[in-house]
Amino acid sequence: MAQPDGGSSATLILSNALKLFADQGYAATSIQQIAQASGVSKAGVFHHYRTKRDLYLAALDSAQEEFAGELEELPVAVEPGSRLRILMGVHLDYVLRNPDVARLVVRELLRVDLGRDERAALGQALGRNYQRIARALEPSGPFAGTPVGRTRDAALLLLAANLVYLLLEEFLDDLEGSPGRNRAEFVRRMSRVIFSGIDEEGAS
Amino acid sequence: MAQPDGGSSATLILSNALKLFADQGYAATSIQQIAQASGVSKAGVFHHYRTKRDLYLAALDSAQEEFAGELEELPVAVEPGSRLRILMGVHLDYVLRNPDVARLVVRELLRVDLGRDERAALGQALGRNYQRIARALEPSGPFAGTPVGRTRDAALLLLAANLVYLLLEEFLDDLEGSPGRNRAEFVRRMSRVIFSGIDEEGAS
DNA sequence: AACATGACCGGCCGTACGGTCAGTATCCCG
DNA sequence: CGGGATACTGACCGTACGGCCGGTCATGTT
Repeated sequence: MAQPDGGSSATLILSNALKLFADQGYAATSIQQIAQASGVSKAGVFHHYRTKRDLYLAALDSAQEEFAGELEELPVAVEPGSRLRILMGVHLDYVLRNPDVARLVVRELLRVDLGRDERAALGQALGRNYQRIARALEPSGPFAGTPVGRTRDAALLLLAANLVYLLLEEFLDDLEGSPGRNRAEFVRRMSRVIFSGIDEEGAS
Repeated sequence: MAQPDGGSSATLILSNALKLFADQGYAATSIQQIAQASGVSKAGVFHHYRTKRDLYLAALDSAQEEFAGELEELPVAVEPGSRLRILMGVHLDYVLRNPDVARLVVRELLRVDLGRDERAALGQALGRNYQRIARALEPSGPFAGTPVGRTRDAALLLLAANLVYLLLEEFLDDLEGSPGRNRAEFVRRMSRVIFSGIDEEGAS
């Protein structure tokens, strides 16, 4: 039952499916590919997952679970500007460490034929993440002077910026005047604008 | 040669292909569907476009051309904060008026098997749009006090926020504390944060 | 009238897909 | 040492796909 490489066949298949679905999309990914990547036959995949759709949904589930962890150890309260920057950096690192998950979610968001249930599940997963970030940003101290809505907006912008980084990573260096694909620099500049805006002459 | 509905068969096929590719992705869209939507037979589609890939590339081309227009009539110089807001609103309206185009671009960004040429073309198209917005935001007057890099960052955030709106539109109302899917409200709140940041107690 | 061209169709082909099934090897529990 | 469950395979099936081909019809030219 135990594989030499990471986990049982079932979980191996699941993680390979996740990656392939994220890279190529549902329709473009064949069971054959998943089987081959996992070192089993096509029928072997169907032994663990009844249909392709089942496998996809399982991969989606595992992705959403994975989206949870590790944001919990928040940066302890520091100077508010740094706090935003650190949080943004932590989130971006997480996203880039699990790019498959994020890309699969984006693929789901692009779909136009979502069923009621799928849509609801997706909405909840999104909500959880958004709330997690928003709360981590909230005036548990520092931002006390700021209305709550404003920090929610900042959370949305944080997510948006990091999503753009994920999507545009390989193009950022070619965008004239952009922060480039240096992660720290990107986070530094974006978080600074979100925190301070652009309407002021600030020191470097 | 002239169809009753918009344009020749070829352009009809092209626009239907664009929509279907954007909605379902390349692999999930069949020539059959495109043909049916366009009121011709499958062979008719192949008469105008040699292969499915050709049709796809043609659709992509037309999309990128379409991404150009209309941002040209910029809002004339007004109070800087409003300028950012207006520009953001114009851009969001444009994106939502041509959602297929934007979604196709996102789909391209998700692809992992881009060829050199395709990648270069995509990068250029992205660059053009980014520069267009960045320049529209630039200190042709109002933002004179702000370093150029900062306005570029603002342009990136503007794009990011609008992209998120496109992707999350139907979920925004369920995100507690978010601006919701009211477009004007979304633009108002996001542009305010980009312009002023969150680190200050502002009036409503 | 003769001909050429381009738009378009029905029907066909080979392939690759999702999924099934009967069978085999391996292991665990009595 | 059985015997049932589980993990898996190779061969197979029906279907839908991209693409091709021969032909038809309308139009324009000489």
